[in-house]
Amino acid sequence: MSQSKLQPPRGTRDFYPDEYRQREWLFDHFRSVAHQFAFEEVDAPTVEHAELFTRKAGEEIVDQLYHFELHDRHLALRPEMTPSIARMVIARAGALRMPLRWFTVTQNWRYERMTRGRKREHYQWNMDIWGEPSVSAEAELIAAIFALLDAVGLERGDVKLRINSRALLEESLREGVLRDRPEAFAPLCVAIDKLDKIGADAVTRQLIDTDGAVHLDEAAARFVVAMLELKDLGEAARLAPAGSQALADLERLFQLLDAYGVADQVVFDASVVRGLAYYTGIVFEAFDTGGELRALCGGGRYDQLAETLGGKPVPAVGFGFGDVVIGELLKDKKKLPLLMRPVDDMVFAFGEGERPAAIRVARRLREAGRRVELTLSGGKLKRALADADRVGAARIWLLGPDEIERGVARVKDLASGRESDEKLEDAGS
RNA sequence: GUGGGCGUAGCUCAGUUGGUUAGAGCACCGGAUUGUGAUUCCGGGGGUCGCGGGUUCAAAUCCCGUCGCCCACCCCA
Repeated sequence: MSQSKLQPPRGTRDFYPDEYRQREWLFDHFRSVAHQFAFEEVDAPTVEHAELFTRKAGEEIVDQLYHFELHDRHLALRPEMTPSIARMVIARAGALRMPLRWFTVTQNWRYERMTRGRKREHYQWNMDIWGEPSVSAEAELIAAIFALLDAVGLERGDVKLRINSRALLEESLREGVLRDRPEAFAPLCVAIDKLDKIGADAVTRQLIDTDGAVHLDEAAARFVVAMLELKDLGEAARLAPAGSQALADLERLFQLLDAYGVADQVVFDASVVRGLAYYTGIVFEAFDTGGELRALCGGGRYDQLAETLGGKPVPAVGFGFGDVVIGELLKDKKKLPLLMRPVDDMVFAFGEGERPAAIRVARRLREAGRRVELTLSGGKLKRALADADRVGAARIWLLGPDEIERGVARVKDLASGRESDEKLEDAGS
């Protein structure tokens, strides 16, 4: 028992310095890309009213929710960021200038069974655009995803993004089964989401099943499954209803992505529907081309979420991008850097008599913006040099009785090995 | 949840049909003459062999249980 308490709970992670630096390296790229696209960072509480998540999501996600009752409040750790963002947007909808470009880098929680790339506690980069109905928003977000993949050093072709439109499917069914029962669309998406797992025949049977929530007739079910197997926008165009807005949106999106220079890395894939209930339009997921891992990120348009949560309707698009799967992919591709503790200057006093002078040198250097390690007790010069070498410091400042007497420090440039005397009061200038 | 594999030093692992004080590499610490980095050489510390029970004269090794990790499936996104 005491043994197990030394380990973090299942599915959570400790971040030792090496791993923490890698995490921050990734987060820096998240933030830097978001800033390139002129997005603003926001945050919200880690703990929310459980109701914020249970309302829309249904029972499975309730089971995955870290939740608890405290003083008659039912609270939950956020499993994803979108509901919190929606809450913030709704609360100030009248005062916000649309379209909003917001991003977050947050810790999220889901009590799920663990597999490679899936943990119970993970970090997620989220980018959302609120108040923009056109697919120019989707294009901008997808471009940001590729900008991130480039920034972390992945090659073109390492990752493919698959795009579909829930609206396209919905339109095609509007004149049929969905005319009388529009509520059947959500369970229909849930059923077809399983295509990869259980195959086309099994999905068809589920769609026909008269005890199920969908129960299409056989012709309609075959039509749906046929649509899912389309891998080509041209074929989809032939099956879509005349004058389809969803098809026009998809075509426009691919045009825009071409202008962003990422057209070769995106494909239309009618089987992508995403699991979350609130998506209404374009949906997309990025995968490693090798097919080894789970989705790197996913997102889509959720124009009705604000309304569902009790606000005025605001169109919105967003994606979530987790830290775990990209971490696995970077590891596989050997692109995860091994980062050193950052030190610019080391300051070494030979004896305690020189310490006050060493402290003053360190102060001056720190005030000049340099990252300075001051050796804390005597120690050996050899060890200080080895440490300075290991962390890649540029210089080491040596202060002994002789130097103090002359009012200088012996400064060694660690790359060249050259040494010179610097006046103590010139340190940092 | 089901099935399989694996838990030995900080890390990666070896350890014979059960047999004396459980090993290697890397890492860490010290030394190779006073205050100079790498390599090399020499030396050193560090292990309740995941945990608990059982079999046995004797268990890292065999058996049972348990916890943890990995893989596959199931489930889910």
